[in-house]
Order: sequence, then C-alpha cells, then structure tokens
Amino acid sequence: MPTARERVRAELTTEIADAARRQLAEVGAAALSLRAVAREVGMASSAVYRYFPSRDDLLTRLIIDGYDAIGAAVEAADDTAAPPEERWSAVCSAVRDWARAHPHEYALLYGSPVPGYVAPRDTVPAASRVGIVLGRILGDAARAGRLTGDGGGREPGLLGDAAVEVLGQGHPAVDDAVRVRALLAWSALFGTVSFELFGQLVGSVEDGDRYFALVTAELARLVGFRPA
Amino acid sequence: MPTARERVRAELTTEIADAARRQLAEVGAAALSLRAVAREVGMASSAVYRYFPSRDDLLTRLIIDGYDAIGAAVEAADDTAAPPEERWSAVCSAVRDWARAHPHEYALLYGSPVPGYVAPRDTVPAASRVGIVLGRILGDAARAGRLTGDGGGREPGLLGDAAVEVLGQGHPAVDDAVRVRALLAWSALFGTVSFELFGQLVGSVEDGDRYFALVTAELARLVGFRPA
DNA sequence: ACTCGAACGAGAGCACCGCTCTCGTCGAGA
DNA sequence: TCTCGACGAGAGCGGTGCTCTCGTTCGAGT
Repeated sequence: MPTARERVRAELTTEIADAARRQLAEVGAAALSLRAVAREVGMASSAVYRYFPSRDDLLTRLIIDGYDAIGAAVEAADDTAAPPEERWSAVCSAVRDWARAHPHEYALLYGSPVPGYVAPRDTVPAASRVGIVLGRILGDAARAGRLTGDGGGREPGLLGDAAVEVLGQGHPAVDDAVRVRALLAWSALFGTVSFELFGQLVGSVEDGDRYFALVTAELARLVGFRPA
Repeated sequence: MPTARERVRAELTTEIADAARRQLAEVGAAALSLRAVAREVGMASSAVYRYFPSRDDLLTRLIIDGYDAIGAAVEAADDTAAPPEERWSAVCSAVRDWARAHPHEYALLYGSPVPGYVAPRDTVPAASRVGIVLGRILGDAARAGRLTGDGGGREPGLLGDAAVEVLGQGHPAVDDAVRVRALLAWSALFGTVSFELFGQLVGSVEDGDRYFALVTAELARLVGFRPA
C-alpha cells in the first residue's frame, strides 16, 4: 500500500506529465520547455527535476503515453466480429484519425527521433500495441480462411522473432512472404499518414478522405484479405 | 557580371551553409546551433545574420540543398534504357542508400517538420525531383506497354493537377487508379525507409537488405510494372 | 514520542541559445 | 575625393537545460 507521500508524488508526476502533454500539443516536442511546464504547474523549474531527471525522461513519458493512446484507439476501433477487410480499414482509419487529432504527438512517435535521444526499452511494449492488433487481424483472417497465402515457408534470417510471433505465428496460411507484405502494409500506412500530416502530398492529393479509403483498400488487397 | 563584393558574399554564404550541413550531419537539425556554425567559420554570431536572416532561413537552405542532393542521386540512379521494374528498384535503392548515408538530412526532409517552421514555396521544385523521376518511369512504362492499367479514367476532385501532370499525363494506360497506386508506392517507399532509419522495425526485420529488396519488388507489382 | 535522515521546494547560478542593437571600419560607386 | 551602404564585432536581452545549495517538512524506526 502506497504511503501518503508516494501518492502525492505520483499525483504530481502525472500532473507534470499532463501539463507537458498540453504544451506538446501546442508547440511541439522540440519547443517543449521544462521551465514552461514548471510554470504551468506552479513550481520552480528545479523542483521538476525531483520527478523527471531530465527533459528527455519527460519526453519518454510522453512517448509511452502516446503509444498507449494510439494503441488504445486502434484496439477500440477493431471489432473482432467484423470481416478482416473491414477490420483492416477500420484500424487504418483509427490510426489516421488519431494522427490528425494529435499531430504533434504523432510526430513525436513516428517522426524523426529527437536528436541524441534513443528510445529506452520501456517504450517497446507500448509501441507494439498497434502492430499486435494488425497481427491479430491477420491471424484471425488466416484461421477463417480469408487470407490468400503463398503457402511458402520461412526465410531464415530475414525477419525477427517479434514479427513471426505477432504475425500469424505458425499458421500455414501465413508464411514469411505474407509477413513481409504485412510489414510493408504497416509501413505504407504510416508513410501515407505521415506524408499527409507533414504536407508532402500537398498539390498531389485534393480529397484526402477518398484517397485514404482507396489506399486502405489497396493495402488490404496487398496483404491478401479476400471477401467471404 | 557579379561584382567582387557579390562574389565574396556568395562564397561566404555557401561556406556558412557548408558548415551548417556538417553540423547537421553530426548533431541533427534541432541541435543545430547558429552560434556554433559561426564559430566554425570564424565569425561573430551576429555576423551570420547578414547572410541568413534567421536560423529557419539557414535550415531552409539546407532543406533545399538536401532535396536537390537526393533528387540528383535518384536521377543518377535511373538508367532510362533499362526495363521499368529495374528502374523502379534502382530508384528505390537510391533513396534508401542516400537516406542511410545522410540520416539527419533525410530526417530533416521527410521527418517531422521543425515546429513552427513552414516550408517556403522555394522548396517545392527541389522536393519534386524524386517524384518526377518516378513519374517518368511510369510514363515510359506505359508508352512501352509494360504497365498493367485498369483502363479506367479520371476521378475528378481526387488528385491534384501536380499529380496528374507528373504521373503519366494523358496516357490511356495511366488512369487515376494507377496514379493512386503510384502515390501509395511512393509513400510506402518512404515509410519503409523512415521505419528502418528511425528504428521502428528493430526486432521485426533482421536482414534489412533482403527485406528492402522484397519490398521494392512487391511495390513494383503494386504499381503494375510487368516484365516484357 | 522523539529523532534523524530522506524527500522536497525554492533560489541562485552556469553555459548555452536565437536574436537585436550599436558602433567602428572599409570599400565601391558617384 | 566624398559618401553611403555593406560588413564584422561586441554587448546585451530573454530564454533554455541543468546543477548546487539551502532551509523545511514529513515519515519511519527506535
């Protein structure tokens, strides 16, 4: 059971993180100032260091929270009773919607890493949640016979254990070629969202919604989902 | 003809930009310090402002130079005499190689935009070079009958004029569905490179070279290139 | 119940940053 | 030759991350 001191410490820690998240949403990660956060919560800047050893640690907290937030949004959007194609497009839309609602947080998660900053191991589980949802859709589709597989096999040394475990595990309809296509679809999804968010498609795409719908359908075809 | 004064001014401008590029390669964009650049070229920091009105203008110069550099690399890698599939994979590899050789520059170009920074119009032509090469490959393939098109048509309001002009123009084998797939392949290419560079694929992909080769082949299939 | 040490908040200070202003110099065109 | 603009240097302003020191306060062990 936590003592009173630990409780108020935890409260203050989340209060600082919340203020930091508000500032992140306003000015972005690179302009996030620990001193301004301290001002917002009414502390001396030096006092914040009792709770976060450095600005990078504060950012790490925001990164983990961000991965958890987009992971939760994606999980909530995945209706496991729906057919794979619909689940796939729902998950894609959830990613895009979350990114558009939280552009600075998205940039912090999937944009250029802050220079000199290396993600601690703590971020890995939270960061995996989106990929795990995709893997679950893939696995369910394979079990339901809704996945067009090559029926090939493993290509040793190509993929890591994490990818194999998440993507289909040992199901015969999911070989390494399918896994590569799934990773490609995942990368393409985030590439598309990033391009839209970072303005790389300005002048080329007029109707972002329609374009994105076509892209998700194309990616579903690539992964191998097929209608019942 | 430029006066001596203009000449030495231009020289000093590029010398500052070169020093900034060196520092960019070392510490990244967010940590790029105008004062440090000034120290490297042996000036007072205030003197640099005679050549670049602000740090953002210096970054803009680096961005334009970066787009030109990756554009030149891609153009050099495109052998117009080769079959479309080979040209496509060569261009993809050129993008990846340039990105791995200049990670901080790549992050500056295709990562999160520096907060508060909006790309001036000057950057657009340089930024378009890579896309133009892709469009040229697509158009050549269509003219040579090496492109599997839907034979559909335009979808008004979906794509911008820039995309239509660069991607296939009016060739019947290139309709808007093909253009969407080309844009998707373009986004997927940069999504893949970004994920590799920013560490999002750590643990999932062991052999980056083989994975990338498979990805480019898959994307070529997606775009519709077919062997002779 | 008391004590002692750890946790805490505040303040001053260091080195650095982007940027502005002023001032002396120097050189090219009128 | 004179003049005015371009130039470089320096000081300075407000901001940053981070450290150190100093009282205070609170809680756990005796």
